[in-house]
Amino acid sequence: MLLAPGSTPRIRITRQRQIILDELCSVTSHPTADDLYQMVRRKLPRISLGTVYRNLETMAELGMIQKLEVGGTQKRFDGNAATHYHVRCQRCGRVDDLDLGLIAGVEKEAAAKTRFAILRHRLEFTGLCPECQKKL
Amino acid sequence: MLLAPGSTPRIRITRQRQIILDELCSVTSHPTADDLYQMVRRKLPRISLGTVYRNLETMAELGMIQKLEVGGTQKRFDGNAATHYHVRCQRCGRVDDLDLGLIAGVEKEAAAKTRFAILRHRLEFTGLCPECQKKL
DNA sequence: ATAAAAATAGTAATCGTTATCAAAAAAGAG
DNA sequence: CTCTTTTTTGATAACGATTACTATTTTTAT
Repeated sequence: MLLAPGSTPRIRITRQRQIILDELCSVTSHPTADDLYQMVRRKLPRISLGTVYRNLETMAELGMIQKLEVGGTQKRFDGNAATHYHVRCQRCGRVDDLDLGLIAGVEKEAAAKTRFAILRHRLEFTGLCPECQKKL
Repeated sequence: MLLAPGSTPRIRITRQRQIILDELCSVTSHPTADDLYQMVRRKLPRISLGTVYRNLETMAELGMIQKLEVGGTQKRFDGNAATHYHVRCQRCGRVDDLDLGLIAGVEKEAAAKTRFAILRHRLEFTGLCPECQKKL
């Protein structure tokens, strides 16, 4: 069967895709692609790093997961697709969720100050995690 | 004269450093290191990209400028060292300042919800700039 | 079963940034 | 001013994270 031109390709639930998602959702940390690669390899030793990247990208586009662009060199992934805020340790890079309600009305407020069409917002705190506080 | 051990090396105001800073401050956009390199090259054609990176890093550490870790692949720099918020166009990557007062008390609120020591926060909006709105 | 579509593993390429290092420039001491 | 020390530079190599490529395999639909 030929796909109608312009139609979105059907997404398949492959073993690799499922396990990547399971591993990501099993954890409240915010693993990097490489972290996930290490986790998934325990169950699928032959998986390639490229497959992990590719699937994380795909699932983020579909809104199943979130790709976080928090500070630092590596991107992180979050199995919780709902908007929420994060704290990042500036020393070790650890990223935790922050149980803070979304700030009401900020997007409206921002929209009033600019000609941009506001789509979403992100609030990120930087600090020192308990462990790194001790070490200093 | 020998420098006392552990003392901070004295920073020199070189021609390259001055021009990089001037160029950055002459602009309200938030240029990447490469943008700055192109700008500075018009005045100092023999400067190297490494020098631009090195000096931006140094000046950011000294708090003279800000290194922004907004979304996207490249870091951006801001001649305005004071904390303020940004909007980023998700289509073209343009980053504008947002004339929005700092949200009072969020850091205190965040500190109450976590064991992290909060040092600072960052609020970033994502949207479509006027130009990209037209194009879609 | 067969054919079409999508995904995979493995690898190469790319991109932004950092590191290295010999040479040049700047500052202080005499 | 001259000598010495320190810092910075330009040039280039190295690096780490991510993306692209491709032949093969897997999945799905017919």
